[in-house]
Amino acid sequence: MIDDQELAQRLRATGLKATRPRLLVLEVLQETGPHLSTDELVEALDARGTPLPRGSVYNVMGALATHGLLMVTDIGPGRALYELADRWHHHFVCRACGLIEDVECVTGLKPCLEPDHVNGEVDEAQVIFRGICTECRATWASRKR
Amino acid sequence: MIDDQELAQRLRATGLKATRPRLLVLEVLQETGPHLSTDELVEALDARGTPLPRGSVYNVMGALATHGLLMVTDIGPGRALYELADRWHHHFVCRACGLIEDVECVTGLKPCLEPDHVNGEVDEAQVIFRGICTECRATWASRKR
DNA sequence: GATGATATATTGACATTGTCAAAACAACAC
DNA sequence: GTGTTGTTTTGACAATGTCAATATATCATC
Repeated sequence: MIDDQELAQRLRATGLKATRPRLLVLEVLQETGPHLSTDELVEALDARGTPLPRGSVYNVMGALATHGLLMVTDIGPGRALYELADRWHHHFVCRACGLIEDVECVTGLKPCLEPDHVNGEVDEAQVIFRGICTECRATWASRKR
Repeated sequence: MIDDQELAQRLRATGLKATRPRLLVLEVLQETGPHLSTDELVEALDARGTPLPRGSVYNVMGALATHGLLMVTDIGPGRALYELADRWHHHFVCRACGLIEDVECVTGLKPCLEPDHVNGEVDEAQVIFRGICTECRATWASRKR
């Protein structure tokens, strides 16, 4: 758990001012865990007694993400999910229930994969593993009997 | 270019009825190319003289995607993009201009990658390569001089 | 070719998610 | 403290997607 002072320093290190809304968002992400949508974060802030307006949270998330403090959880189209950018990793998504699970990156480096021929310079390769989680598979199996 | 008869057969092969809206959507995807959003498809249908209501197109895209005739272009959060599910491949996305480029899959198989430990069964690994395309890099470079 | 069961399309209202401009405010350097 | 500048707030709005109820078309069967 990183304290506010440390969080503030990280913000300043990227050229961002250490404002109250930004610290609050970072705190909640630490407390609540990964893969939060912006509106889930708004609710978490409410429940916590430190509410912020929706627009501000969108604003903050955008700033933190473009400055590398947050990473966007790539799981396909739909709303954006965020998590603290601690270590580089990928995601497993269950097609049935939507479960999201972190998958360690073998190399831990960015980019961990290099494509053959691309019309540009790649700095990141994000992998989405899709399938059926163990729980859903069990449910399916029992249903078929 | 696949003709209607063949498209109709492909639809029936997956258990779907070969309806006019579905054939129209598949035709447009062939004519217009990959990575179309639902609303872009609606516009394309209008421009083509074969309009369909927006709701129907959402409906059709969903059905075609869940039955494997379309694949969703994974490029992160936001609106869903679709393309014909011909060959399995990945995508390169330019951070600056949003360009999307197909990247051939080395194996061509699903799944082409296997994660170490996952709480489920993986049937697909989709990779998103992010970076800066050659055009944007050139613009940047010239701007800095 | 007609008919009927069933899947599908259509319609319109609505929910969700994200964006933006302008005014109010707070962080930080001095 | 004070001022500059980046940031937050506010509220209106745009874009994208969903849903239930009704109308319609498809296709198997006769």
